[in-house]
Amino acid sequence: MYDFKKIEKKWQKIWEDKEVFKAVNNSDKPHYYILVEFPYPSGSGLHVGHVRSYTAQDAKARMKRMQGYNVLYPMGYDSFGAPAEQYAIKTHQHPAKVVEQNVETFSKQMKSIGFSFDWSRAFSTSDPEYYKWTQWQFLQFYKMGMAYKADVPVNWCPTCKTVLSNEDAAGGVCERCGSSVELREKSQWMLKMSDYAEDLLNGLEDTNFADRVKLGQINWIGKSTGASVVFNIKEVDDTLEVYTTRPDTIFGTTYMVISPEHEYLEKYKDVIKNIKEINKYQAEARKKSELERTELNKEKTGVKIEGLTAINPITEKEMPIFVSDYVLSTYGTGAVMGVPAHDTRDYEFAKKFGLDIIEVIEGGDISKEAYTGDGVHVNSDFLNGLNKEDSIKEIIEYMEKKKCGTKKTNYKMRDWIFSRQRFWGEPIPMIYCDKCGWVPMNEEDLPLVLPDVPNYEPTENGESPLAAIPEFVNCKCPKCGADARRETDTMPNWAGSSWYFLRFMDAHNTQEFASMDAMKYWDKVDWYNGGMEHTARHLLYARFWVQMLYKLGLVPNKEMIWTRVSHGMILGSDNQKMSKSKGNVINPDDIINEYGADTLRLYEMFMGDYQMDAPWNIDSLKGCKRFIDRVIKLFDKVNDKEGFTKDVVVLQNQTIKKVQNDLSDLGFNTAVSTLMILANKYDELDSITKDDYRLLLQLLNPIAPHFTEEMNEKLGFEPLYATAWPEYDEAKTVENEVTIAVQVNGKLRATIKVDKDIDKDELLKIAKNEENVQKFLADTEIVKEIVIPGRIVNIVVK
RNA sequence: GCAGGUGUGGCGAAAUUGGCAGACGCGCUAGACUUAGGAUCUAGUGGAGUAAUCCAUGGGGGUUCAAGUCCCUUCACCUGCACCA
Repeated sequence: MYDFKKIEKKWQKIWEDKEVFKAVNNSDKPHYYILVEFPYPSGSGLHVGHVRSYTAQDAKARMKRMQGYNVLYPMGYDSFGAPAEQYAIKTHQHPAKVVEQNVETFSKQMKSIGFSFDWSRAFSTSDPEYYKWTQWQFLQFYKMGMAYKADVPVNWCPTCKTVLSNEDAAGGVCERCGSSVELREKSQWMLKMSDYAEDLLNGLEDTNFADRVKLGQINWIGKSTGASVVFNIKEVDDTLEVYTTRPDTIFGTTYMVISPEHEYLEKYKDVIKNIKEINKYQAEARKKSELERTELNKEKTGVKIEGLTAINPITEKEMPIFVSDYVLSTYGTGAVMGVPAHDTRDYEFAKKFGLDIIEVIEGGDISKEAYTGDGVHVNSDFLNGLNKEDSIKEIIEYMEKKKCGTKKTNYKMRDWIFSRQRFWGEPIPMIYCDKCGWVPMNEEDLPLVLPDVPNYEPTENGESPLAAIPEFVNCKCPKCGADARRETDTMPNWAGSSWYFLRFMDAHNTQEFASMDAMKYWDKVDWYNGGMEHTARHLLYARFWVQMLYKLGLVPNKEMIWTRVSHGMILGSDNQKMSKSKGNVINPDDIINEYGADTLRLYEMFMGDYQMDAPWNIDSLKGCKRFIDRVIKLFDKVNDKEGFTKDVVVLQNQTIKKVQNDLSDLGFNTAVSTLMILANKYDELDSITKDDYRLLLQLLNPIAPHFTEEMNEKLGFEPLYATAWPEYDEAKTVENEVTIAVQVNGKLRATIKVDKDIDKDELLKIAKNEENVQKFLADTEIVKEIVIPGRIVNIVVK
């Protein structure tokens, strides 16, 4: 009788004691770096979703090791962030304490599943030894001019009392608490990510990311090309600059719009006759949250600016200027030219305000809607007769000659707002001195650690909790020695996770964040697995971070991640996302207790396509347990013959090939079913040899490592972890006798067994002789005969 | 609205990339063994039909000797982004 709890503990101890999974820097073996996204150590413990991706990559890591690779498969914790802070506030503990407890739980859970992580490299992003380097890197970015402070309208969550990045406030809703987000002006640390838009785009060529991942990055960066066009203003000696992707439609411009935040409203408040009305509109727009602005996008609002008139630089025509919140202050120049005939939003606005609509491209019906397609230009002077592409080229050339416009590229991606008014994050190592302004901390004073204080609740005015701690705030200016104040904002959660994969390459380095030698040895993350939800922003932040380090000469490659893959979610048995409120959460501990870690691992690999969502099914899990029990029972069939059983050699070679390919390429479910087929075959035999049995154990070991080691030991072999992965012989993956389908007019009429090397004519002859085929050939005329050796015979008749 | 994805038995899913649709597993049905079974074993299991055979991969059309797979069109659902000029 086998006791899985005892056996699993036994092997986990052996692996740990013998440091079987330790990665060695500078080994002679070929290196392979497999990375899984490290978890946020929440209070609810490990999720079955973690188990899915960690098991999958674990299987790959285990196979790669047996294939002779020096595999780096590390684990750590992304431990800064609001949930730990909030939980700590609620339970009156220090967040560090909370993190420590949760990390312990997570580690224990992961060890009980038998993941082959190199635990010696583990760390948490909230360890001072780690965040020292996050801070150090920030200082380098500051010194190279990539970090700056700016007053920006930021997304403000009234509930969390904190500023959110555009990403965290997607859709105008706070990602954490779901509150509606407001806009507020705040002085924030920013990273000049927009400087790297083009590099981040081009860098994708140096990666092997899946297409859907690349596309996510491309969309996020949001490159567009067009023109910047300058309009004169009639009443004042000034110009209004707009950005447009359709300069070819300039003859159809009938009005201009600027955003409520546009500087001209302040600058020309004395010229604007209806400034009161406009100020009122501005105030309303500010009050509207992002959410309302988007939700109410059907109805356009705005005010005509009395006293300012724009002049079309091409036609010299005068036209009104409006202020409207459908124009964003943060994109382009915060001003647009209104071409209602050929832009949907302009069309709506023009209809509402009764503005002229001039068609300049043929092809649509502008009495009904704006026509945004391509076509022949009309009413456009020298552009008449040209299509979109040609007229864009033509008009830009013309504008450049007339000096009223120029070719321009824009990106949706904005600079990264890097400040959080939170306690539980890396303190930003900057000091404000009344004389010297912002001064970076001396590097030798790092880490700047979080103070050990009992209170760190957010302040009412939105300042960081650190601002209320004088011991932290007050300091001396590193430059002049005068009394100075520390920055009290902390870094966002994304900071620590933007470079953790570099630290894993050299986790104990006290002199550098990671040595160049170590990073050169590992070269890149070969294989990075994570959630679909992180393929856009986390990946982009990490790539940006690395590219800055590269510019500083601190990493060997501009892209440090080669392949990125993502996994599907595990849903509850009700096909809904698992959540406490729905009561459909599965705790991996319960499964391990009742069925064992091997069963849990096997089931999660077998449950479906790894890249797709899959619902939890307890019966299916039991089926996997049954399979393991059956493999254990096969032990009783082992005879004392040498070598492999002749009847199963082909199947064995096929199985090795299939499992090997599947584990390399996310085909975990089919790897398992292939192994089930082999086990079923063994079951049919009266007896099997030790080698037969051992092969099955070896192939199954990466997915279910505990019991396979145990059974292998019972056979008297050396441990599987110390054994080379079996090799298959391509020539032996095909049976001598193959089954061929015979069709008449594409319909199956017979199957025949023939020698695999049979020649075409012979094959056709045998096919035609089949009784049932004869029946369908009778009284017909053969039109065509298709013979594909090894596959199919199809006879077409009339 | 835009982008991406998915749609195959009662369920999770396979399908060598254009070549026998439903591998493997769950569930179900019948039987065996058992004091008992929610344990185990054996057989069956897409639908219709006694059968030969016919029908079947969201719907419709097409290409091809051959389509789940390629093309066109349409519907449904999921995930991002969302007034980005």
